[in-house]
Amino acid sequence: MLEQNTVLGQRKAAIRRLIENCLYQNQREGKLSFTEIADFVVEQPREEAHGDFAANAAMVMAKVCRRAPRDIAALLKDSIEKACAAQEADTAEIQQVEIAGPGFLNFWLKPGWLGACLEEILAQGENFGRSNTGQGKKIQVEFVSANPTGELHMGNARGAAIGDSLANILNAAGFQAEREFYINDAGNQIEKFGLSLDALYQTRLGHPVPFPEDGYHGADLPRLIEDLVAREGDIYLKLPDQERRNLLADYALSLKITDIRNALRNFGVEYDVWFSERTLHESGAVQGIIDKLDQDDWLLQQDGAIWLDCRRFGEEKPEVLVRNNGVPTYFAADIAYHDNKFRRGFDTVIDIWGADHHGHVARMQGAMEALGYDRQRLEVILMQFVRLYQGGQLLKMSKRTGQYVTLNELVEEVGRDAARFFFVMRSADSLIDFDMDLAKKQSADNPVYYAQYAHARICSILAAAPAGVCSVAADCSLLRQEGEEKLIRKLAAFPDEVATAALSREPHRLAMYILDLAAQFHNFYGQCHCLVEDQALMSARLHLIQAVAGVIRRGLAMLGVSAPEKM
RNA sequence: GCGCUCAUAGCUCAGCUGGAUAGAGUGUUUGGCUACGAACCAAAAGGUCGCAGGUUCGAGUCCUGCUGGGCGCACCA
Repeated sequence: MLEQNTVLGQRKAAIRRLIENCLYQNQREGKLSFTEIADFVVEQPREEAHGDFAANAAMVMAKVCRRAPRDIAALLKDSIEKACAAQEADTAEIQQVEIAGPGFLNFWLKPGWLGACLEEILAQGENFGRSNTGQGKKIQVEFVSANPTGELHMGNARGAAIGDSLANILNAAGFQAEREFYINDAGNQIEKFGLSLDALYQTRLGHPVPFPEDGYHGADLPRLIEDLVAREGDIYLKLPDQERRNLLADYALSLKITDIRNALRNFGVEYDVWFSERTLHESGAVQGIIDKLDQDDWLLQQDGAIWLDCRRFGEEKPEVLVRNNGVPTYFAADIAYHDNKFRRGFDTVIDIWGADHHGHVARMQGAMEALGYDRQRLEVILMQFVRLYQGGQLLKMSKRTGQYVTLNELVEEVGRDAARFFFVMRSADSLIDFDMDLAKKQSADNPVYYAQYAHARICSILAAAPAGVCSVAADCSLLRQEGEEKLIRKLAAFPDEVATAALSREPHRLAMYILDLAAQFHNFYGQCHCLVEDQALMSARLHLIQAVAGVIRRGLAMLGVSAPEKM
């Protein structure tokens, strides 16, 4: 990845330019021979003994130049030192260069550069953490999109935490991200839903009807019917069966969608768009997509059904788009839906799906290719399952059996902050075992409190500080203790961490970063006292911790987690 | 059977897309509140990165095979 336009990124970029110039110069002087500079990395080494920044340029150039890495490093070191002595561009902050290990170039910057970083950070204020990495590209994140026939469960909670945080992170990194919920309000499921409701309705009114075999057993449906009967009695009984089912389904759907919206809102998630599958059928978009695919000769007729020939984009077998009864499949609607997304101008579309849908990924991307889109523009984040345990026993999670822990229960039992952090701190591809009893007992151990505690601690120090100290600029170059420098380094990495999390679509990186920063702060707290006699030093330290608090607060906010001033 | 995915400390997990001596939390052991919040800090101990090959200056990370867990392979969504 190339350097971002950030506090650290600018410094890395300067070192990169310097190295590139030195490479070319050696080429001109005939000391090195290459046609192209290989892609090398400028990074902050893990070990501080390896300097402030390190570059592997000599190693990656070894092959191209047909020279030993350390020979190249020696040439580069020499050129860099000459450039520094001549005060050429990009050398202003460089103090020293060393060759280390297999051929790393380790750079030490002049003392005080970290203070300068902190001053830049403070100057950026609330904007620190943001970057232009995304260059304003439009990205859509579609997540949860649970069937509106049931309640939201733990898997949905995980998707919500990841999707919402990802959208926040993308926005902070300079993308224009939109959140979308796809409402599956059409098709087979809804038919069954109507049948289930109708059975409950008629039975409640004294006309026992057997409950459909694969109907919905959600505990909330009888209550919903009870409300309807209490309000409107038996007026729907007289209607034709199909019409009554549709009415009951529509009635229940609108209530359930409201419930879902409220549950997600309660979890800190607000969508930009709620997109109805039904509109795709009613507008003719589904038929339109089938016609287009037919025109471009992607379709097959067999057994009275219409198939998409997925073999042409590398899949094993064709897939049905229109059943032999004339009803389009979910796949057909989904193709039309994604076509619609791209028509709305998104550069990239990210879907967050459960791991059970992985077989659908390549087909869907292939279908986009068939429509003439670059398949890379559809990205799918596959989330592994949340397995539900109770007292050490695995529970079977299913909407149909009605046995699950709902999102609302989760928020109620462990709290929104703990719940969101619990999900967003793990990478999407780890399988999670969740035990509600354990979660309740252990919610106080949730790492989120570690970060929140650091924030609250800072707030109380700032509250105890003499008035006005933070409103005048401080001399941050006074911060030269180990704990202070480490803290500034960590702080400075924030925008790059956000950018990396955005580009890799991995919000858990940000959670890890915040915990690291909090740890670094707690360590600093043990080493350095803020409210000291020396006014200049006190001011510098207060500015430092103020910046830390800001980063923790904004970082947590991206994860949908609050940063209380007291706990 | 075919495919996707995961395997890292006793347990739960990171590991910056191939870099230098693999890191946190938790648990165990030990030390630290008469200074800004002990929901904290410091230290010790804990590893054949599932196994076997391969690619190269260099592999937890990439490729192949194997073992084991999860999930798919519908005219369901």
